[in-house]
This record gives sequence, C-alpha cells and structure tokens, in this order.
Amino acid sequence: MLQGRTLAAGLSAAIRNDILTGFYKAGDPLRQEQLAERYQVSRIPVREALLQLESQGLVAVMPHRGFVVRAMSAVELKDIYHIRMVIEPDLVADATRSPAAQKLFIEAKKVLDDSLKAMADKGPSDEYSALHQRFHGLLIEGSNRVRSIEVVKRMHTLCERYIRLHLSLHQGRPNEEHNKIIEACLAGDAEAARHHVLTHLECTMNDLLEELDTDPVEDARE
Amino acid sequence: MLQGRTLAAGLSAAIRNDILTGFYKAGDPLRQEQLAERYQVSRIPVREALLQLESQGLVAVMPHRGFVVRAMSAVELKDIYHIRMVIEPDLVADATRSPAAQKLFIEAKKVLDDSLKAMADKGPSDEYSALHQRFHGLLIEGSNRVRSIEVVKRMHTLCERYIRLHLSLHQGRPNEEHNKIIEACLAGDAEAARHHVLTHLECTMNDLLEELDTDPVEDARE
DNA sequence: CCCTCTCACTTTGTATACAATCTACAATTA
DNA sequence: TAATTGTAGATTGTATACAAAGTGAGAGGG
Repeated sequence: MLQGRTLAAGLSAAIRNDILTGFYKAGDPLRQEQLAERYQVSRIPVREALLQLESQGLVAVMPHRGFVVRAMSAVELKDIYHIRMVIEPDLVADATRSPAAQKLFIEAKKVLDDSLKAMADKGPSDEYSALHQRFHGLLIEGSNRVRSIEVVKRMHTLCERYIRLHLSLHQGRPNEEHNKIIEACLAGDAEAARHHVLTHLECTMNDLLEELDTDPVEDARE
Repeated sequence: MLQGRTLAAGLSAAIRNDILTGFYKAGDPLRQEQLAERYQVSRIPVREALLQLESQGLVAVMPHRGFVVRAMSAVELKDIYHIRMVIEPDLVADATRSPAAQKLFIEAKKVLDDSLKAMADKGPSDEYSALHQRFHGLLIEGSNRVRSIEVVKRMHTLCERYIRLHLSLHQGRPNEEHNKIIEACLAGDAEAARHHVLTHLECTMNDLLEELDTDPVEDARE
C-alpha cells in the first residue's frame, strides 16, 4: 500500500480519496498523528500531504491548530462550476481538433462504458464516480493547454464530493449527455462537443444546487 | 525576517518572491540545504514551502532529484492569460456591483497612485511590480467568488515573472487602461469595468507574446 | 455566579539524525 | 574504444526527538 515514488505523493492521493469518499467529512479535523497511524508512516509525510491538499483547496489549515476538511457553500459550488463552464468546453473543443487526441477519446469511450457497467452492477458507487471523473479528465487531456487542464481538474475534484452525494442523479439525463459528448469528439465535431459539454455542466450544476437547497450544507468555517 | 505564524508559510512567500524577482531563474535547481542556509531554517520547512510552490505551479519536482524553477513557453503564457480573460473581467464587474467593495477600490486607487510614483521615481522596479499585482488583486477581492479569485491570483503570479521582465511596457498605454478600470469601478459602472479589464488583459498578453517572439524563452523541461 | 488565571495535557511545528536514491566518474571487460 | 559495472559523494526522503503553541478544566477572586 502507498507505493509511490515518495510516500507524501501517494499519501496526498490517499487522503484525497478518503475525503472524496466521505470517510472524512466536511469540518472533520485531520489530526496528524491519527493519519500517521492510519497510513503507517510518520507525521512528516502526512504534513506534506496535508499542505499539498491545502494548496489544492480541499482542506483548510489554522497554524498550531491543525487541518480540517473544507466545507462548501452553494455560492462556492456555483463559482466552481462557473469556472469549469468558461474553460472546459473550449478544452474539449481544442482536443477534438487535435488528431493526437483521438486515442484519448477512444479510451474515454471505454471508461464511459465501464462506468455504465459499474452503475448497472452496483448502482451509484465510488468506483462509478472515479470512472466518471476519469472520463472528464480524458476529454480535456488532449488539449495542449496545460494550466487550464490543471485548473479544471482541480475544480472537478473540489466538487466531486458533492457529485458523489447525489450520484443517483447520474442514471438518467447525464449519461445521455456523456454519450453525445463522446460521439461528437470521436466524430471530430468540435462545436458540437463544446456545446454538449457546456450543457452537461449547466445541467449538473443546476441539479446539485437544487439538491443543496433542499438539503443545505454548512458553510466553510473560519 | 520571516516572521509568520509558521516558518513554512513565510518561507513559501520568500521563495516565491525570490523567483518572481529573478533571483532564482527558470530552470535553476532549488537545493534544500542551500535554501535552508539562505533563510536560516532547517530543511523541513524548506521542503514544505517548496511542495506548496509546486502545488501552485511555480516549481517542478522530480522525486529524489529535487526541485527546479519551472519555465514557461509562449503557449503556456497564452493559456494563462486566456484563463484570466474569461474570469477576471466578470470578477471585477461583480465587485463593482457590490457596495462593500468600494473601500477596496479606494485602496486600489491609492495603490495605483503609489505604483505610478514608484515608476516615476525609480522606473521599472520590483516595488512597482508588487504594487501592480496588488492593484489587480484589490479589484477582484470584492467579489464573493472565492475560488475564482484564488485561480486568477495564482495565474497572475505565474506570469508575474514575465511581466517583470518587460516592465518598460508599463509606462504608456497600460497605465491609461488601469486608470479607466479604476474610474469605472469607483463610478459603479460594472459593464465599463468589465470591458476595460478585458481590453487590458488582451493588450498585455499581446505585448508579452510579441516580446517572447523576439526573445524566446526556453520551454519547460521534463 | 461569573470571570480570569494557572497549569497540566494535547497537538502542532521544527531541528537533527539516519536511510534511500541518484549522479558521476573510474575501473573492468569484451 | 565502447559499454557496463562498481563505488564514493551528494542530495533527497523519512523517522525520531524536542520545542512551542493551543486547549480545557479547576482554583481563586470579584
């Protein structure tokens, strides 16, 4: 377990996963010694991983008081989706225009199929969710806009927790949208791809905001 | 020196500053022991600071081989400005609509004046540059879109090095644009503010790209 | 009764020490 | 000569130990 090139790198992914799957919930304190025990390493790599997650916006830190899992307000969720909406469609369109990206799209298609199978077999699960995130990642990977890719992926990760809470939504319309997107990409139709991505993001955001209205999430604390 | 709540926090800012001012240049290795000596701390907080800078995209790390200052290609610079162009104008417009932001704009006006004075006194300098960055920061601070603010500030920091290399550009048109922006903000004209910010970013990007064409920068290394 | 101060305890932050990995150059072999 | 291996030195990565800051319960005073 945790075999990366360095411990901290793998740890950061492991803790992120534990946050995304809800093992650690918004507001939970992340005690260094406790994490060190859980992952069987010393506090140093734990601290390094936590600081990286802090830079990525998943956890908050108060000096000498420790780390906590950051919560998210509806305003913040909207902001995050807004960022994705003004960048992600362009990235997919860019990738669609690049011939080299075709093999990424083919893999994306495979990942999408896998995710549908996972959903059919086990219903909404962490496995489905991870595949879904990977699908979106592959769509933009073919663009050569490295920084934009980074930003979009980070924003996706930030709202991933909330997507997972409402995965049941993913059984109807969103999957049709995913299909339309990947078909447009495979067909090389950049404009259609852009359009479908934007629509997908808009709808997903609205769905999530509706859910949050009925089941409000506490705001990020100081 | 370096009196923050924690050493690592201050260190990260100090190293960032040393990168932005060109003390450490693109491609330079950042040896931990050397930095520890320079800032008079042990290697642990140095590592933590470097990892944070890595998360912020300013330095790159190869496990067991060390950290280096990341370089930037013209493509990347364009990408970064593109991100700013699709987010920053909206943020300033948002802030302009919020009454609470007025006092931020007043401070921004003061900072702008200070920067002009600094430019008149000493010409293009690190001091001017820092004030310029602070000016842009204050313009968006009044929006309540926390994540967007974070992204824009980070992108600004990433290209700040290249802005500093060509500060002589800042003596003519850019300052007129800054004036138009702050006047629109103080007058509460959100649409004008948005327009002037977008124009400013477009022009600045084009200027920088032109400079890079004549004086090419090495691409980021593996 | 409430406020404040103290002091033990918990938790974080940093320094030092040690282990693992990489780099470069010399020695060996085909 | 060219390729490969071995080894010393340098550098990074992690564990342990210690210092500093925060927390909370109980004593004492208003």
